Amino acid sequence: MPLITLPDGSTRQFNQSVTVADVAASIGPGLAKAALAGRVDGQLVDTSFLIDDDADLAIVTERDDDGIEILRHSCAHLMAQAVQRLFPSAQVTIGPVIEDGFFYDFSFERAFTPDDLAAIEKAMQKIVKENLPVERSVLSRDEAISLFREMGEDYKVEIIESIPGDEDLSFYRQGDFIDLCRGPHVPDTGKFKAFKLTSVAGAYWRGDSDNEMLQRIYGTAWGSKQDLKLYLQRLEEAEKRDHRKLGKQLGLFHFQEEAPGMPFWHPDGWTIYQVIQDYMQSVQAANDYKEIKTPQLVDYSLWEKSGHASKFSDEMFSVESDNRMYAIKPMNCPCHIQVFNQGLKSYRDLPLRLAEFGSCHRYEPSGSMHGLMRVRSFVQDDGHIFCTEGQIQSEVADFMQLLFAVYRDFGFDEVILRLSTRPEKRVGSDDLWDNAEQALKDALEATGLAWQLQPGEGAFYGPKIEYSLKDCMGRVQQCGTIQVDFFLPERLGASYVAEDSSRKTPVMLHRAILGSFERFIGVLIEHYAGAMPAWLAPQQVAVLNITDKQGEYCKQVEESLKNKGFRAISDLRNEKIGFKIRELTLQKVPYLLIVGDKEVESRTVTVRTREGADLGTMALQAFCDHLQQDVFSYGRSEANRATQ
RNA sequence: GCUCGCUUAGCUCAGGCGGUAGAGCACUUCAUUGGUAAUGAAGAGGUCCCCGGUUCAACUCCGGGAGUGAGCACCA
Repeated sequence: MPLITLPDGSTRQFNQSVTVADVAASIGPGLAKAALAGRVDGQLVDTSFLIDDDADLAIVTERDDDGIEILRHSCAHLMAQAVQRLFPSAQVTIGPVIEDGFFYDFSFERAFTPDDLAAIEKAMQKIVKENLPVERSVLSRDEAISLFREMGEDYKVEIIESIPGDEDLSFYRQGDFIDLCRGPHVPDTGKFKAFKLTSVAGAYWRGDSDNEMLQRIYGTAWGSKQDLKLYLQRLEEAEKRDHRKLGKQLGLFHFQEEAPGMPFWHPDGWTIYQVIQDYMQSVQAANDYKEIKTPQLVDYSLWEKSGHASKFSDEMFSVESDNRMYAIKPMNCPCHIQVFNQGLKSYRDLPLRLAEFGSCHRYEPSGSMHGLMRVRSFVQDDGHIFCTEGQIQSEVADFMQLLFAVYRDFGFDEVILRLSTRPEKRVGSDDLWDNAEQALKDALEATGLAWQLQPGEGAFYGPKIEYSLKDCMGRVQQCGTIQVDFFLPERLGASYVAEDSSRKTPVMLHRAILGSFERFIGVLIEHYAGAMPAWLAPQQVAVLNITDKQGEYCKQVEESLKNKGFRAISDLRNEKIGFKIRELTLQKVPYLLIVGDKEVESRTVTVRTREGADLGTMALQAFCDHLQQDVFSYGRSEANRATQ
């Protein structure tokens, strides 16, 4: 005699055990039709789930985030069924839900083509029309293994065999298709209203590049056609923000075949780059970092000593000259230790913070390169803090303060924080790791922000925190990092004289805020859709004349702006004012100063922003004050402007 | 590095049974001096990514390579 309590607090009494579907039907036919699953005492279940006792129940529909997830998961099954109908020899493997969609990996003798995708989508629609019931069943491991072995599904057999214990396993059948799955799933294949297969790609079995490559089909599914449309529009919008596209349109940089993965910076792109570097230089100086510069080419023997040669030689560029082998430096830390090692250091010198805008080259695998986000030549805002073990905590905490302040200036209020802890293969005692990991954890906790733990993902020489931002496609881009290193200083012979006059090895903290300038600028371009805030904009002001008559005055205004330290250009071309406004707006120049006879006569300028706002006619000085204020506010969001 | 796709004018892209190609914008010239997102006209512009092969003939077909895109793997 279960008493069912619904989310609104109302209750329903039943004389016998009921399914989720029964309860939904008792509430109304509309809900019965919309029900995708149920949440019984917080647990997601199929609509066929039988409730014996009193319980809290929520009917899950497509309006529910969980409902959408279930829909997507079931859509992966729908696709697998369609694939096997069209290509009976294709074997199924796994098909999980991902952000905004799902994928399924198949083993098949050839790759799927875009035409196949269209055919599969059609077959999926047919199965939707067939409105097949989706039925859950439970099999023992042995039964399951023999069933899938009979079906020739070798991968499924391998998956089932790898599930530990001898627990029973749940299966879902819809018509001629059955799949191992935890569920829950939609009650029938008639529930799909809006889905689309988006792409095919290879993917390694079990994510291991030593394994064979499977065929992965990506799809997306939504509760309504409207939602699907909105999603596809969102993708289109994101494409417009792509830094590679904007970089070309705005003339910031280019790539060419002769230098794969190595950007050529153009004047406007380089302006942004330099403004950022100037900013970082002053920020770091204010935080007691000492800037240094170390060589590009360093004899291979140093990389052998540091241990990089044995681990990363495939990814290092090298140069032979005078019968010596040099590596083009892939990182700066060994060189920074060389600087530390010059002269005897005392504990009084610690912490010693060395910083370098270090130009590095790495032979990244060809398939991993991606615009400015992953390149083969880049500059890091690199820094190494030499300190004692006891100083780790405060150094990390200070660093994070600095990092957040910098990110706020660049307009990023949301940062993804991840702590990577000790991997299996590592150096150093467990005590050492305990302390270092604790110091990083404490620093993270002190921020009051959410952070993720990545157990075992730390470097072999120490744990690390990574600070990531999202690009326009939602891809997470790691920018900043701080890593504890117990290994390299000792390996390269760094030491200091302690209070008891013994020689000790310093701990080294590798740290970067922006990470690589290249990637950071890529993220910035996408974040601002190319419309850089005034402090970063390559050109802050353009002065436009209406006719040739005002040319001279425009030049004076331009000069005057430049003398005040602003980046200004004038556009005196023999074109209509509308044309020039359009062009410079598309070039995303923040301020346009329009000058006609009126302005020359009254010695003023008329100000238009790139957003199209008319700020009116004013004296040049008044405009300079406005611009100065804009520049001083950096890219801070409104909330952060007042407080800084 | 792996799978699949793509590569045609400065840019964005069409195109063709195998007979060496086209648009829009940009560029140059001329006219126009016009007050807030495109003034008009004319002109110039191509190793159809590279190297081989098939063919009377290859930008087009075949093989190899490079770059690039999506994804996978990698990321000190």
